[in-house]
Amino acid sequence: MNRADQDACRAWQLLMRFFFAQRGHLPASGAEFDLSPIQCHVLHLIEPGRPLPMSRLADTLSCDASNVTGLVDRLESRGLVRRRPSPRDRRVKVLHLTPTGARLRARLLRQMAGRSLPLSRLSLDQQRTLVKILEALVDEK
Amino acid sequence: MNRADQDACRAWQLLMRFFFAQRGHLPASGAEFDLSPIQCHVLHLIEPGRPLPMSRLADTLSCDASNVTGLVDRLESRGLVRRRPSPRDRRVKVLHLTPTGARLRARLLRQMAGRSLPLSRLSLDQQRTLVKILEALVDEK
DNA sequence: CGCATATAGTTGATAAAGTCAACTATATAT
DNA sequence: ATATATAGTTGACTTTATCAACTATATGCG
Repeated sequence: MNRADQDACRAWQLLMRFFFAQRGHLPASGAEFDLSPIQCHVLHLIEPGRPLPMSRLADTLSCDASNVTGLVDRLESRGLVRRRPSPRDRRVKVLHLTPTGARLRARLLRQMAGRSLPLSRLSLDQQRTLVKILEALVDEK
Repeated sequence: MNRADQDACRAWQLLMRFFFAQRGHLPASGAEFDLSPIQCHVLHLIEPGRPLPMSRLADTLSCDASNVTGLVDRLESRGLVRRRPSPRDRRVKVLHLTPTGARLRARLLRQMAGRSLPLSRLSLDQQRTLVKILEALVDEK
């Protein structure tokens, strides 16, 4: 394995580690609202005023559409999200936040940005660099 | 929310996005061996010749010990990992890779470093910077 | 037009991942 | 010696995830 491969490998392991480490901090934030890590993420992905088709969500989560049905079922039954048929294409249903959902999302974002997050260990410069690199990574072509 | 918080927030969202996007690429690597993303990660965490106590694993994964029991059960039943009682403390069981497990782990690492990984989109410099930043993040005190 | 094919989402079956409470066995501390 | 803490398992249960089959709507083409 050459040097570049080693870096890629290491980066991947660190990302996984970070992801799982982060879950340890959720009790202090997400679990306060009784949200699982994935539910937090879904809520994060639905921006207020920017309804999201379910198929897009399945795409972003890299999972089966039927899984999204279940995720949305639970969020909807808790009054955080609503399905609405798209006027353009009657097959698709778009998700939008309820007022409660939007409020909860805002609180969640505030908490995640707060000191409980190890991201705060980084300097401002590092945070900005990280954002730039990640943007390159997740850039959907 | 101030500027620093926004960066932290954005970084967090991007990390989550990246994590899920990455799972979309696993069929090309992990699933070939019929391993779930978490199983891949566990295998990644057990380095050959460096047995890992189960409690350490639960710690790293930020999950309940009983969950680790199940994870290890499945890996052990596939002959990739074995439990061995620690001679020092008879309560703890340490995990070590079987030869098969070690071989599979090596193949896995090779694949993950390969071109299927969007990490290869980054320049060498960016990859190294990413690694440094992530190391600061997951640095366990 | 009408037919074929593709896409969006749901349902049902099933497995894996995850939590919690209760339990066993071993360590440690006073 | 007794109390307390830690490591791991078990059982009950929920959530996450996949797959196959199905419904409904779009789209492409002769």
